[in-house]
Parts: sequence; C-alpha cells; structure tokens
Amino acid sequence: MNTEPPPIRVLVVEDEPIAADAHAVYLQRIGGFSLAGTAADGQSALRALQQAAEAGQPIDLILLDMNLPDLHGLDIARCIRSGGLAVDIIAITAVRDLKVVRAAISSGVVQYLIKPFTYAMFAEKLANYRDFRQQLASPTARASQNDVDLALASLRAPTAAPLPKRLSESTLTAVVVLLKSHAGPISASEVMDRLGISRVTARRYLEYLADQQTVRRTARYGTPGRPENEYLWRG
Amino acid sequence: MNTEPPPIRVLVVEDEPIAADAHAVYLQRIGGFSLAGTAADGQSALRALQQAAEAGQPIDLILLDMNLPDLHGLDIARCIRSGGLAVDIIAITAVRDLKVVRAAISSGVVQYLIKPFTYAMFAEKLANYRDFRQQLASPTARASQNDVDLALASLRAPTAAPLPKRLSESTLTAVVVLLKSHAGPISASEVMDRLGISRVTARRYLEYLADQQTVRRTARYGTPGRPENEYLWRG
DNA sequence: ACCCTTGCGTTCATATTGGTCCCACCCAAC
DNA sequence: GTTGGGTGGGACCAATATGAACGCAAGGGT
Repeated sequence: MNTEPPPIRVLVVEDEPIAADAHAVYLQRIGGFSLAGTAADGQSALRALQQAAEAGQPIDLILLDMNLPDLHGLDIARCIRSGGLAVDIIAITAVRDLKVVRAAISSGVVQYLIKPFTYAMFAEKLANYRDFRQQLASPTARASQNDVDLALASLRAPTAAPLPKRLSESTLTAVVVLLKSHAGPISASEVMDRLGISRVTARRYLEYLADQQTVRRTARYGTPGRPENEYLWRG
Repeated sequence: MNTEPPPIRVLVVEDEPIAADAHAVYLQRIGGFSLAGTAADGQSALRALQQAAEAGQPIDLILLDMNLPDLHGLDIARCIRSGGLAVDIIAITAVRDLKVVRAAISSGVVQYLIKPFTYAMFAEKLANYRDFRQQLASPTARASQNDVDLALASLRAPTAAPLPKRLSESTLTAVVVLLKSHAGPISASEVMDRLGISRVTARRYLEYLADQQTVRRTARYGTPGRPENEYLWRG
C-alpha cells in the first residue's frame, strides 16, 4: 500500500563511551532509525558530518551532548548552521541551565532531553521527531499552513505520563509479546481471544501502545459495521 | 504576583512596505510585543540586529520573509546563527516549498506562517511564542524535563477543529494520502477500489474535502450514465 | 421527440465496533 | 479484619462503514 520511508540516519555525539553506547542501543530499539556513526568530541563530529555529506549519505539527525572536551554543544550547533547543513539536532545533556535551553532552541535544536532519562522518554522524543519528519516528507512538494502546524505539533507533543492509570506492567508485556510474535496486524477482538482478556482491556492497552507510537493503527474496511481497528507492531 | 515581563522586541524583515506595515500593525494589537524596527532587505536586517545588540537592547524575535531582494531568508538565518546571536525567528512567507520549510525548522525557526494569513492565525502564532518565552523566563535558572516539554508544547499549534459527524480521522487520512499521491483527478469509485472502502463512504469524505476547498470537484461527461464527479488535490 | 439504458448520487436501515461508566475482585497497607 | 487503591470486565450508548433501494442526469437508439 505505502512504501516504508528510508531510515533516519543518526549521528551520536557523546564523549562518554558508556552513554554513547546506551544511546546507540536505545536507538536500535526504535523503528525507523539507523545509526550512522558516533563521535566523542566536537571536531570529529563535524568531520563525520562533512564526510557523510560528501559520501552522498548525509546525516539527518544528531544526538548532541552539550558538554564535550573540545567544543561546547552550542558552538557545534553554530558551526553546523553556518555550514548550511540541513541536519536536525536533538540535545541530550545534563545541562539544565535555562540560558542554554533557550540558546539551544534558538539554534535550531528540535528537542531537548535532560539526562538522566528513561528509555520511554528517549523513545518518545525520537518517535515525535520521526513523525514530524514523515509528515514533511510527503511527495507533494508544497505545504499548507495546516500541514506545517500538524508537523510542528507532532514534534512538540507534550510528555506522556510514566505509565497511565488502569495499565499494569504484566498485561502490557503480554500484549507486546503477542504483537511481536504476530506477523500481520491484529485486532482488539483477536487479542481478546488470544490472551483471554476482555475486549475493553485489550483495547486499553492497544490504544496506549498506539499513542506511544510503538504500534501502528489502521482501520479494516470491507465489512458492514463500524470499522475495526487493527494494530501492527513496528519493527 | 510577579512583575510584568518586558515586552518582546521584534524586528520585521519584509521587502514589501505594505506587508511590513501590516505586520507592524498586527503586532501592536497583541500584548507583550514592541516593534524594534523594520528592515526591507537582508543586509539592513543584519545591521539592525548588530546595532541593537551593541546598544544594549537586543532584538528578541524576527519576523522573517524568505524572499528578499538581496539574500534568501535561509541565508539570513544562517548568518544569524553563525554570529551566535540569541534571537528567535518566525518565518512569514508565501514560500510553501517543503524543502524550505524543513530547512527553516532546521535553522531554528520556531514558527512558520504561510502567506496569506488571517489576523487570527498571526495572533495565535505570536501568542504561542510569547507563552513559550514566558515559560522559559522563569526566575529559577534551572529547568526540569517537564519545564522544557511544556515550553515546547506551547509553541505547538492547538489541534484543528474536530471533524464533523460520520467522519473518522484515520479514514480521512487514508483518502488524503491517496489523493496526494494520485496525479490526475480521481473518482469516488476509484477511491473505493484503491482503499477497499465502499462507494458511499468514499464519496462522503471526498465531498467533505471538496467543501473544505482542499480538493477541486469537476464532473466527467461523455460516457453513458449519470455524470461522475472527479476530485483533484489542490497543491 | 421520446423512451430506454446506464451508472452515479442520495438516503436509510443495519451491523458491528469504539468509548465510557461503573462495579467486582485482588492485593497491599494499616 | 478492615480499608483503600488499582486493575479487569460487563453493560450500555455513541459512532461509523456497509448494502440495498431509489432517484436522477446524461447518452443512445427508435
């Protein structure tokens, strides 16, 4: 029906190897991204950007730490901008200074993630960015005001609670396991049958996962009655 | 409770005097902003920025047109970034090219307003920016993740009006995607076949889009039978 | 000119699911 | 033992696509 968009090429810029690895691992767990490289300081980050652009495989996104041995993250952002590279930046840093936050946003940082963070927080920010990008990647090269607003809205969507009420960890994992093991899309009724839980409960968890962008929600047509939602795990 | 925040100093960059005046007038009608100057081309805009910064009254926000006689708006944004000035940019332009939109957001444009626009739209974007700024101007110099998220969320445009009855978001999206990807005009029957939905449903959504002026409706004659409506996506 | 054919527009009842409210049950804390 | 929070599930109403039936506007033959 529709073609899968190409993965978003990500450069991780982080001087602590442990943290850099963690970011890379987290990244792999989210669909739609591919790790294009890692840099431990500002100079090598800029070099990697340049090389990737010259190789015809430009970086799309940088996960940028602010505290680096040679350059400050804001300086790196400035260098990137003056180079005119079309790369987006998500700041991932322990710096909580409001001035830095403001300056980062002025410099075109699209998300600002404060360390330490949970995987859920990380995944949410990245998923927001992925949706934002997909909305602006439409084949029609022109945008309406509504298109732009919707794209920005998905980029800046507010935070979701750690785990909303009415949801339990065990049931959630059961649903996730079922979704992962199931090849095609699956409906709430089918989850009900497979797991022996009620339709209401199945729907509650599936909707949560859909809101979290970890499953894709589509509608099944062709039969009378209200269309049935189907949920598909995103690899 | 707390003192009134100082007004946000705005520089209007627009080559057409009429439009520049309009922006200035609109700006006066919104609280919390003060017009710091007007520039008709890129060079004078950069000069004005520099002078304001040296005079100790830096510009906070630029309303930036993309099409200027000497420099492109994106170039101006790039110059500003490489200068390291902490100034935010709202793009106000007739350019609807998605590449430009993406590049603008990468360059740190916080809002993108497509001309022509209504005063309500203009006021909404500016008010959003004002709220965003106020949230990051808190006397506490440190931010939590929640603070940052809330501030970014206020930059986000509120969700569009709810859909009329009998229409669902997902189905509408499917129809829109199909229309966008289809070059020529398309009939209700063809939408039925392509999406696997019924003719009645396809027509309901196409009629809605036609009423919203987002698709153009024409009639096809020449074949036996009642003339068939065709719908064409408007770029 | 008239009528028949043809295929879409329109309306309505129906089927089936989504969404919400509220209660039963479980478990932990006191 | 009692109380309180929280999860799961039944019941109900709302929502939405479908299918059939009818109406309508054009083409084409007599």
